[in-house]
Amino acid sequence: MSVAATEPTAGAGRRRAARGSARQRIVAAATELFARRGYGATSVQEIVAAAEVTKGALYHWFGSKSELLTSIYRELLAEQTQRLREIADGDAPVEERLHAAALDVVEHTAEHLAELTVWAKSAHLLDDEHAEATRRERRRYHDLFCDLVREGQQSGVVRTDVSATVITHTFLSALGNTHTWFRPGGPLSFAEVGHQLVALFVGGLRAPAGPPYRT
Amino acid sequence: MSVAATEPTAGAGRRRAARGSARQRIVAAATELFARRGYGATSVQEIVAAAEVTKGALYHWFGSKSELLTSIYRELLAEQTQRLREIADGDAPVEERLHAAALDVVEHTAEHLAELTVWAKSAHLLDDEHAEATRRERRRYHDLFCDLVREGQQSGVVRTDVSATVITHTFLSALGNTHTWFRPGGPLSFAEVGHQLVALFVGGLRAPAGPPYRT
Amino acid sequence: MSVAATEPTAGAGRRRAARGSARQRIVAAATELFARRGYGATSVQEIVAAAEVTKGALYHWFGSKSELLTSIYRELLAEQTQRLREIADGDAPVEERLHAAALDVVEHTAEHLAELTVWAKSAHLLDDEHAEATRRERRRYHDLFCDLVREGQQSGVVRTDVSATVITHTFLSALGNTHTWFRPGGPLSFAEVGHQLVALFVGGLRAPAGPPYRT
Amino acid sequence: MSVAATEPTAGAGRRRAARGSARQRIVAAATELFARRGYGATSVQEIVAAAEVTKGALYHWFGSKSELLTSIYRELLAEQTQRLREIADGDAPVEERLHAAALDVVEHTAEHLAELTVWAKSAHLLDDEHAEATRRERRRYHDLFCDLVREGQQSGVVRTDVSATVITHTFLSALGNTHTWFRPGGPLSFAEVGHQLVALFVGGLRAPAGPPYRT
DNA sequence: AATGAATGAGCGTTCATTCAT
DNA sequence: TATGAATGAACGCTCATTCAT
Repeated sequence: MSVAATEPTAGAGRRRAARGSARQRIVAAATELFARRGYGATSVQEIVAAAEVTKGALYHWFGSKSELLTSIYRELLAEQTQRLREIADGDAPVEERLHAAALDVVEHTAEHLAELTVWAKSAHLLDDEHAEATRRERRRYHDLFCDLVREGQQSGVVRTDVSATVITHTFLSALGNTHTWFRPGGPLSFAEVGHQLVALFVGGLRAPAGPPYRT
Repeated sequence: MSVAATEPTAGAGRRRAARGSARQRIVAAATELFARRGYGATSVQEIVAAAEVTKGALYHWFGSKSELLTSIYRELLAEQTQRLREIADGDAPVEERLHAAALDVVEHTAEHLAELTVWAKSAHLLDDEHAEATRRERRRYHDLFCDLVREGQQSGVVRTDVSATVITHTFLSALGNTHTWFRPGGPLSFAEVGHQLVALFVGGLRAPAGPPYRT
Repeated sequence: MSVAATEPTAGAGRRRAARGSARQRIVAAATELFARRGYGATSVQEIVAAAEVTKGALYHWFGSKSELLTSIYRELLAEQTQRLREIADGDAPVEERLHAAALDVVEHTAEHLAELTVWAKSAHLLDDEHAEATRRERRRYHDLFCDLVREGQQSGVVRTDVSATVITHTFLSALGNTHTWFRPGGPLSFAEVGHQLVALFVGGLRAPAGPPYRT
Repeated sequence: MSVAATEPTAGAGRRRAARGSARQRIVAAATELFARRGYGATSVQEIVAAAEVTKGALYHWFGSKSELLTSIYRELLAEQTQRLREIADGDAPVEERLHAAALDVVEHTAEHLAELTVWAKSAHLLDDEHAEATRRERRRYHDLFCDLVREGQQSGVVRTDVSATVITHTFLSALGNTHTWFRPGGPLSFAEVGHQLVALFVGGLRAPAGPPYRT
C-alpha cells in the first residue's frame, strides 16, 4: 500500500534489460493522460494501453486508480518541499530567502506544469483516505512557506496587517492557477510572468507607510 | 438551446401555484450537489431525486448535464459582470474605483461561495461547445477588471512594471481559490480575509519606490 | 382510430386559409424523415419540429407513431391497388395485361421510391394491430397480381412448373428491393432498369420448351 | 477492433471446460433474438439474459451492439463467398456452374434463414463505419456472382438484353426476400420453393427467340 | 384544435476492479 | 510478475405518450 515500499530500487531496475520498467511506464503514461484529459476523464483502460501493459500489471503495482494519482503527486510534492526546506534553512537575510523561495516556486511550477495541472484538476475527486494523506503533506509544504513569511513579519520586513496565512495562500493560489490562463506562445514567456508575480508578491508585502488610498 | 430562451418569465411563474417551479428546484438542487460533491461525482439521478422531479423533466429544461452546469455559472457571472460594470463606470477617482471593485469581488465571492466552488472544480470537464460559451463571458468579465487596472496604470496610481493582465489574473485567482483553504469557523471570518486580500492586492499595486529588496 | 375517419375531407381543407394543414404537414415531414433515416431512428420530436407543429397536434391527428406510419403506407397501397385493378379488369389478352401490370408496378415504384423505402425498412417494427391491418391490404394487392399470373397459366401463356405464388413474390420482391442497390445517377436510369426487370420477368414466364440445362 | 482478432482460437477454446464459451453463447443468443424480433427491438439486456452472461462480458468481446450484428453477418457472408468461389472456379461449363451457384444460394439461404433475416431487417440501422465494412464484403460477393452471369453472356448462354448487374440483383433480391413471405408448414417446402426460384431464374436467362409477347 | 411540461421505463455503454491461471 | 476474461453497478440520456389547460 505504501508508495515508498513499491518503488523499484536501483537494484531492481538493473535486473530488467528494458529501460523503463512496467511501473515507470505506467506512471509516465498516467501523468501525461491525467494532465491532458483530467483524472476523471481518463480510464484505466487508456492508461494501460498507453503504457503498453495489462490491467493486471497496473493493479499489481497500484492498489487503485486513486493510489496512482496520489503517487504522482506525492513524488512531486516531496521534491518541492525538499527544495523549499533548503532555501528556508539557509542563512541569508529573511527578505532574500523569501524572494528566493518565491522564485523557486515559480520555477518549479514552470518545470512541472503538466503534473501540477493534474493535481489542480483532480485532487477533489479522491476518496477520503488518499485525500487526507496528501493533504497532510501539502499542509507541511504550506507551513514551511508560511513560517518564512512569519519570520519576515517578525523581522519587520513584511507587513503585519495581513496574516501570514492569507499571504501564503494568496501567493500559492496565484501560482497554482496559472495553468488556467497562461498559454505558451503568448506575449509573455512563463519566466517573465513568473518574475512579475514575484515582484507583485514581494511588492505587496512591504509594510504600508500609511493608508494606501483615501478611504 | 439558448439558456435565456428557456427561462420561465415572471408571468409563467405566476401561472403555477407551487412556488419553486420544476426548473428552479432543479437549479437549486444541482447547485447544492455540485458544490458539495463536484460535478463529476454528482449523478443526474441524484439531482432529480433532490429536486423531486423526474429525469424527463430535467432533460425537458436542460439539454444535458453540461448545460445545467453552464446555466448555473452563466447566471452568476452575468450578475457579477453587471455589478463590476456599474463600479467601473462610476465617476470616482480610479484608485477608489479599483478599491471598490476589489471589495465587490470579495463580497460577491463570499455570497456565492458554493456556486463558485462548483465552477472552479468542474469547468474543465465541459465539452468544447459549452466551455467556449462561458469562456467568452468569463473573458468579458476579466477584461472589464483589467481595463480598470490599466486605467490606474495610465493615471500613475498603479505600478507599470507588472502587466495589467498578470495583476488581474493574480487577484482573481487568489479570490477564486479561497474555497480550497478557507473554512468557515476558523480564526478569521471571510470578511476579514477579504479585507486582507484587498489590502494585499491594493498594496501590491503601488509603484515601487525602489527595489523592494536587495537582490 | 380508423385512418379514413380522420382524413380531412375536401370541405375541411377549404376551411383553412393556409395551404398545408397541420395534418398534411405532419404526413409530409414524416414521410421524408422516415425515408431518409428510417422509422425507428426518427423521433416524434423530430417530426413535429420538421412539420412545425407541436407534439400535442400530432397526437391529436394520429393515435400513435405507428398509426402515422401505417397511414402513409395505406394511402400509397390503396392507390397502387386501384391502378392494378383497372389493368387486371381490362379486356386485353392476358399476356398484354400481365405485361402492363408489370410495367405499372415499375412505374409506381419509381414515383414513390421514398415512401416504399420507408415501408421496406420499417414494416416489421409495427405492433401486431397495425401490422395486421396493412398485411391484409398488402395481401389483397398480392392476390390481385397473383390472379393475373394464374389466369396466364390457365391460358397457357405462363409456365406452370412454377407456382403463381412464387412467381408473384419473386417479381414483387425484386422490385421492392431496388432501393437497396439502385442509385440515381449510375449508368442505368430507373426507367431502363425497370424495362430490363419486366423483360426478365416476362421472359422467365414462358413455358420451357425442354429442360433449360442438362441436369 | 478487428473481428478476426477477437475470435477465440481452437486452443483457447480447449482451455475452458464448458462447451460454448461466453462469446459463442452471445452470438447464438443475439442471432436468435435479432432474427425473431429485429435488431432495433432487441435490447442488450435481453441478449445477455438469454446468453447467461453479463453486459460487461458482451462489451468485452464486442465493442458495441452494432459490432455484434456486423460480426454475425460477416461470418455468414465469408462462408457463403467461399462456397460461391469454389463453384465459380470449377471447370464445368458455365451454364452448369450458373445453375449450381443458384442452387447453392438457395440452399445456403435455407440453412441460415434466421441470420439472413436479421441482416435484411437491420442492415440499414448500422452506423457508417460498420455499414461500410460489410458493404464492401457484400459487394465482393455480388461481383463474384455477377462475373459468372457475365461469363454466361459472353458464352452466349445468357441473354444480353438485360445487364448482368440487373440479373444478379434480381435473383439475389428475390432470394433475400423470401423471409418476408415464406412460412414453414405452408403448401410448399423451402426446397420446392428454391427449385422453382432457380427454374424461374435460369429460365429467364435464355436469350429470347423473339419478342415474348405481342407489344 | 392545440399546447408543452411532465412522465417513467428503458436504452446502450462505461468502468474500476477481481481472480483463476 | 503478470494475464485478460468477467463482473455488476452505475452512468447520461432518449422517447413515445399523457393531460391539465
